[in-house]
Amino acid sequence: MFFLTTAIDYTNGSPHIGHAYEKILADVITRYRRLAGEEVYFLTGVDQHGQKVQQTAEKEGISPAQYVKTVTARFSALWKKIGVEYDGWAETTDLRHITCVQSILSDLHSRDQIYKKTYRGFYSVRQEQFLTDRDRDEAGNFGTEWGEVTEIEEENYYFKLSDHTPWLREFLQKSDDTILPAFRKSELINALEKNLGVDLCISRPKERLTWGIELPFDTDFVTYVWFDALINYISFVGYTPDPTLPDFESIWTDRPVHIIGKDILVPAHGIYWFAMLHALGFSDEKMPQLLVHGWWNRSGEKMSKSLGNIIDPAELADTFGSDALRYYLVRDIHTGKDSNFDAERLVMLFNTELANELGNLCNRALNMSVRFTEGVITPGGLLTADDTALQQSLIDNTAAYRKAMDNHEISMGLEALNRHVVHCNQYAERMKPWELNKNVENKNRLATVLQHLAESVAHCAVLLSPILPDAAVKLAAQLNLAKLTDLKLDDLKWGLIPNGHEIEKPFPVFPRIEVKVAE
RNA sequence: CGCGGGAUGGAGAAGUCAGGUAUCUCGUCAGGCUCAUAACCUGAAGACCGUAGGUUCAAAUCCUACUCCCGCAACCA
Repeated sequence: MFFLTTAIDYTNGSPHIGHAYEKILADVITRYRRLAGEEVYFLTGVDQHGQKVQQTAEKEGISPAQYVKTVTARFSALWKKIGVEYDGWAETTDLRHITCVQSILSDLHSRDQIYKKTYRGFYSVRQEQFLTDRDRDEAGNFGTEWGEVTEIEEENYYFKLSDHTPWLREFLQKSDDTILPAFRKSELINALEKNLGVDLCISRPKERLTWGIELPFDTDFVTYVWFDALINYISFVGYTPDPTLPDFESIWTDRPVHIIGKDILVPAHGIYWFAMLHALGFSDEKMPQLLVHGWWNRSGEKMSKSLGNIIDPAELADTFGSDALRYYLVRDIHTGKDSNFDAERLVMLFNTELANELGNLCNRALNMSVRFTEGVITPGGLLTADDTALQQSLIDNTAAYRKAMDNHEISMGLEALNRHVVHCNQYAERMKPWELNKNVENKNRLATVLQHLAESVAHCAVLLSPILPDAAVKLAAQLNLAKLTDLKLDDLKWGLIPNGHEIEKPFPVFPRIEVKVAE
């Protein structure tokens, strides 16, 4: 089983383009692996607990539960709108999750992996948080934004992270495929070196935070962030067995892939989560791989609420369509790196690669078949060098596509697909089927050329299906081959269209976007 | 000496780990085609690959130094 997860989104605001990117990436990878014949389980969801949610809910005068429900609905509505289809949905207020978290906490507590300790530090009453040296200004004082700052003592529970960091360091150093892309690994190892002897605070006293999961062994505390959110990756696939959840052993068969943003690699996933799994007894062979993606920036700057340059993905989907948005978000970024969000490029890429190249290829090819051969596809006569070159291009580019997609490099997979489309357009230009049609003697040759184009469209529809499933269905419908979308990658051999098959009159699958981009 | 990422034709990127004629998309210019979504195809101009050194027969790629940009508190993928 290929088990894929995303980070769970914090329900303290509306979804933005980064949330959408991560989920689309996961959705595309899920669909691709299924196309490759693998069994896949895709889990995503929302992180609903914590101080920020509690504060925002109070500000709005509603209960945290009510607030979280509203925000969660916005997320799930967006996933529906942009075609993100998951098998499991994680909400951290779910009773099944709470049960699992508490059972893990009890277990670790009973094995002395969790202990109580007094912490002394500077506390901001206004912000309701402890301050660190990082919060000091240049003069070494805490600024007025913190309000009254007092030094207080507080008891809390700690996880013995330090028991596991030596193992983790060794594990990461010898593993080349745990952190993807590889260039993120050094950052993680550096951070680890600095934290070798440090343990992790995992609780908050209830006077400060009530919106969380109660510690089973001390009801004056709730658990804070890590032992809540991260555990979703196992709680929602039945780590604590539950009839309404999948069987854990059949989901977590080897190494799952967690798709996360670069901000939560260090320390959350790269250190805490691995250490937690190790404490729970997961072997090296069962440790997750982290696929770390970059950011969508705005003119080279980070997108943030404070800069006011947030982009609403739902709005984009309404304006340009879900296809254009999905295509752009996996096409114009290299997995792991940052990219600049640019609505003009979104329109440009849709119009050139989908409308002009692939869409138009489909349209011109099928239209000629309808007009010149009554829509009937037949292999025609002997193959020429041009025909075999086209078939070879399909083989080569399908291989390149698979290689790129296996490495989660969606943009390069699409490049390979486009290379074949361009090859087909060049082929059409050289073969000139519209000329061949002028003389009946060329009937066989004409049939061969049109068959090569139609066959190519069929292959392209399948290859495109992980990225744009709806469009793939439309392409298959035009070919009058609905079962095309049930094929697996290994079925992609020359001859998908049976001899004598009749196709439909085409219509543009990707109508050009003529919207003027505001700004 | 904090950590990491980046600097490649007008714009955006790939290529850098495993050195060997500089790649792709958009844009610009000139031509062609007419089956097609004013789509498609061909050709051209345009980059001494951030700077300065070094290694090498050969450097965007390896080494050294430097300059500039972006992240690393919060919102947050």
